[in-house]
Amino acid sequence: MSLSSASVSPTYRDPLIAQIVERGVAEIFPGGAAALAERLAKADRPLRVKLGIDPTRPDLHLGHSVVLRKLRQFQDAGHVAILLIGDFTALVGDPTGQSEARPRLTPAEVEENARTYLEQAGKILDFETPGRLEVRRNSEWLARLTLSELIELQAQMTVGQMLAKEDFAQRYQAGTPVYLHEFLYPLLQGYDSVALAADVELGGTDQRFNLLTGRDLQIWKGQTPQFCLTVPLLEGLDGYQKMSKSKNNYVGLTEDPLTMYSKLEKVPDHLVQRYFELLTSVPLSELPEDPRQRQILLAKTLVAQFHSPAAAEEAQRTAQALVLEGSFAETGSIPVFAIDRLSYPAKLSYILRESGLCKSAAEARRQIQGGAVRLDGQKVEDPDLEFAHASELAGRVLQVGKKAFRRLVEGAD
RNA sequence: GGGUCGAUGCCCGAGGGGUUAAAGGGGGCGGACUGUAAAUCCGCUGGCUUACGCCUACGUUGGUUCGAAUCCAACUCGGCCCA
Repeated sequence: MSLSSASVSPTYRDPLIAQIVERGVAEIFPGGAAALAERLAKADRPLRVKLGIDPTRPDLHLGHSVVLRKLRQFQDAGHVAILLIGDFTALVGDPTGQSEARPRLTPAEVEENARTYLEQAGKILDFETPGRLEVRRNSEWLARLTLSELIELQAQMTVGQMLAKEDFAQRYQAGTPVYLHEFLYPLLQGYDSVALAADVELGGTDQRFNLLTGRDLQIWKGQTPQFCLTVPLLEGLDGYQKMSKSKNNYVGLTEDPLTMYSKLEKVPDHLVQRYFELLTSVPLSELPEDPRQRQILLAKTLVAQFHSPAAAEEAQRTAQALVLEGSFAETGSIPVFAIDRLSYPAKLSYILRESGLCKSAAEARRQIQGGAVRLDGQKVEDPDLEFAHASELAGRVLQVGKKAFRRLVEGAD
C-alpha cells in the first residue's frame, strides 16, 4: 500500500485541503485526491462528513484514532463531522474481518459503549465549535424500516455484487460460513448515508465496499453520491497484524502515560514513520535519523497529544530510569496498587495476581520460577514467598519482566 | 429432504478406551543477547492465597464401562455432494 508523500505538496493551495486529501489517506473515490480537493475548494456550504462507529466494545485505541483525526481535519476546514453511532447495526455485526459470531449486545451495553466512545472521541474531535459536530444513531431510521422497504433495498444489489466483497469471497471460497444476514450490513450502512445525506464518508480500507454501497444507494434515491475516503488500517505493536484489542497489540486512548509511553517507544522500526504519518502532524522530513531517537520522539509526541507534554516528559524519565538504569529514583508515574485491601499473610503469587501484573496465581508462580519477578529490583527466587503485614510491602516496587511495574502503597485509592 | 465428512486447549492440528492437562506448530509470556528492537538460543504456556491435593477441559445431553477426548444414542452447528 503506498502512502501519500511525506510533505504537503504544492498542488493544493489550501494547506488544510492538502492535508485532508494527502496525509494518511489510502484511497479516495471517485477521482482520487484531486477530485475531492476540487470539491472541497468549491464547497459553498459545509460538507456533511460521515463516520460510522459500531459501539461493540468499550474502548478505542490508536487504530481508531487514525480515522478520527481525518474527521477532525474536515472539522478544522469548516465542515460538519457526523459521528454516526451504529447502535442498530451493532446488533447485526459487521462481518468485516472474519469475526463471525459476535456476542449479541444488549441495548444497555450498546448505550454504555456509545457513551465511552464519545468521551474518548472528544480527545480528538472538536466538540466545542458550534455546528461542527452532529452525533446521530442509526436506530433513528433503521429501526423503522418496514419489510417491504427492506426488500426494496435488497433488490438494489445482486449476490454476485455482494460476493465481490473480498471478505465474503474469501470466506465463501474457503468453505467457511457466510450468513445471509451479513449481506444486510453493507446495505444498512449505505442506507445510513442516504438518511444523513452525506457528502463524504470516511472509513478504514476494510470499509471500502460498504462506503461504495452508500454511493449506489444514494444514486438510487436521487442524491448526489458521497465521496469515499479510506484511511490505512494501522498495524499493531506486533508489527504486522491490524491493531485490535483482541490481538493485544494495541495502545488504548485512555491508557496512563507510562503504559502508553512504554508501548510506543518500542514500536517496530518499520512502522515508526507510519505511526508518525497517521497519528501525528509532525512533518515526516523532520524525523531524527537515529531509529532509537525516532521511537522516543514518537512515544513522547503521542503521550503529549493524549495527556500533556509534562506527562510525556515524566513518562520518559520514569521509563528511562526503570528500564535502562534499573534505578528506582523516578517512580512518579508507576501505577500504584493499594496493598491494604489484601488479606494477610499474603503470598507473593497472590499479590501479583491481585495487582494485575499476572493473570492468575498459577501464572505468577511460573513467572517467579522463570526469574521474571523483582521486588525493588531484587530478583525473587522463592515461589512461596509470603508477607505477614502490609507494612513489609509499603513503598516497594514490584515488577514482572522489564516493563510491568506496580508501586505498592498503603492507604491509597 | 437425502448422502457424506467434520466439531479438540488463544489459533491451527495430532490422538480412536487407562501411562492424556491431552503430541506438534503458531501465537503469547519470561530469560540471555540487543537499541527497551529485529534475528537467534533457552524456559514457561488450564484454574485454585495454603499445590506430590482438589477442580475444570476435547460441540451438547444421556448411555456403556472399574475407567471415555477416545465406544453407543439422540441432539445442535458447519462444509461438500445429490434432489
